[in-house]
Amino acid sequence: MTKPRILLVEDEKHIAQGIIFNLELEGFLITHTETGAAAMDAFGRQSFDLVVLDLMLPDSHGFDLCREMRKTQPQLPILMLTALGEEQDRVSGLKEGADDYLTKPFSLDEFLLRIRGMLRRSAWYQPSQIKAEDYQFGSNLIDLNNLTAETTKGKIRITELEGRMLAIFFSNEGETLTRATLLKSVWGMAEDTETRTLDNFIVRIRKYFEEDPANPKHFLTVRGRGYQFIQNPEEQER
Amino acid sequence: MTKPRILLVEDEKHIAQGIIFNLELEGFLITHTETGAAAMDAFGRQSFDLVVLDLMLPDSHGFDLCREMRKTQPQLPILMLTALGEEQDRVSGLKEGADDYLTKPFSLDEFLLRIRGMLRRSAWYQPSQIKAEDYQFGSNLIDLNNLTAETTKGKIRITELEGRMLAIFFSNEGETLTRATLLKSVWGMAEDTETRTLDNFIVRIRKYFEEDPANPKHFLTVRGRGYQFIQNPEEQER
DNA sequence: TTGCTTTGTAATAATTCTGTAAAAACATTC
DNA sequence: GAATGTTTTTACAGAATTATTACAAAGCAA
Repeated sequence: MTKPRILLVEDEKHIAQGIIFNLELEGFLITHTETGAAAMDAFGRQSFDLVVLDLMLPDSHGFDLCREMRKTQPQLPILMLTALGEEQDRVSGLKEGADDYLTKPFSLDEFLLRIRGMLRRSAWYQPSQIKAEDYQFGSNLIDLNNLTAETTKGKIRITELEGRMLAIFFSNEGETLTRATLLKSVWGMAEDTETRTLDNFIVRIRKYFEEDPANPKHFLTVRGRGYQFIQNPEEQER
Repeated sequence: MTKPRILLVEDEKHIAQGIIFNLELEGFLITHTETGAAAMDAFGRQSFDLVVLDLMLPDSHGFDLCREMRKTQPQLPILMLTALGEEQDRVSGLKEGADDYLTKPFSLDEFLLRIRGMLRRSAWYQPSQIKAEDYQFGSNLIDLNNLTAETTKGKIRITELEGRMLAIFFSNEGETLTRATLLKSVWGMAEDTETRTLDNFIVRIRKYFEEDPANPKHFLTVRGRGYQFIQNPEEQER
């Protein structure tokens, strides 16, 4: 088994030091950044198994990072560090998508225990109980909770990974997602892999949902960059 | 909405006092016992929405209580209080079925936050505690109180666990329930166990209630996610 | 147009999940 | 403590999904 990779976003140097030291001792691979910007950079570059996120950062608020990361990796475990007494923050934090939080100062024991717990839980395939609403585009209606969809061809069932991929597209409507991003988001794994798997999924999704799969209106190829999902192609015409 | 009822099992009087005071302030109804025996007594007598359980009790160990309570109410949220440093206890605690734990000494804020969180979460998968009278679907009529059912094969008797499972399905009609959720709500077990038990129950239930168990109409498999109960399958066909 | 790169597609292989039965383990009752 | 009923474990087959491979087609640049 490979070492779990953890992204630590924390600007207080001495705290970071302590955490890093102990996490490495536990056999984790740590990437440490002190600012939100650096964190997002690292986040885009590598893939992680877990994120430890301090709320108070010099250049940005942890919430924003959290939300941003969730967009492409909804299932990634995020542990938030909050200051004592900022209860409001913690509540909102959980709302924003943190999986757990810890109040500073915390005991190291406590911290490690939570990290391990989160990794364990996410490991055994947490079929992300996405609390997604139904999503509609063209003449399709997709239910990501039940993995079903109404299409012009009738009611169909989609698979787990197809669903995950759709979820990513839906929450990034209009944006071009690179292959790397998609691989990371949907497959959670190394982004450098050369594979046709992705394309095959796109093909299948087009078959399901496009009127004319050869001339997609919703799932567009952006050559050299990746793919893009458009909910309402109307106003794009010609 | 009625006040949530909480069972507090804690023998250190001053701690108990503080907790009681604050929980009542929050609008909870507290029942307090100092021993394991008294706790089980109260537990048998009333029903609670949540249990706060100290591990070190004069007459018994919290684990035993936890296990005992789980037997009859697998879905009941249990918050364990452990002494600082007893990491092993905490790990085992989660194994025994505690939903969360808190290390003494803890801040009150922290404590309240967790209580509220647990109650909120538990509301999710026990949508209606109502063990409905009779439930009807297809040509079956199930009586969950008496654990009997009328089927095309005549009157049959179902078991406790089968009944519990059916209850979960019935109160979540149309939703896909993950294996994890089912395990947790029916068996109360840690949601990371791998077992075929669940499948066997499904098989049995299909045998009881499906016209053609090999092509279920009501108890559907959602591959990669779990199972889904459909009361009226009419317009699904294709 | 040619040559190079990226994307689309199908066929096939590999992997993962589910269904099922049978045996083992527990629990209850008499 | 044997008999009975229930639940869990084990083992494996079959199904469904996902990954790989190989190559065709399309886009792009010179």
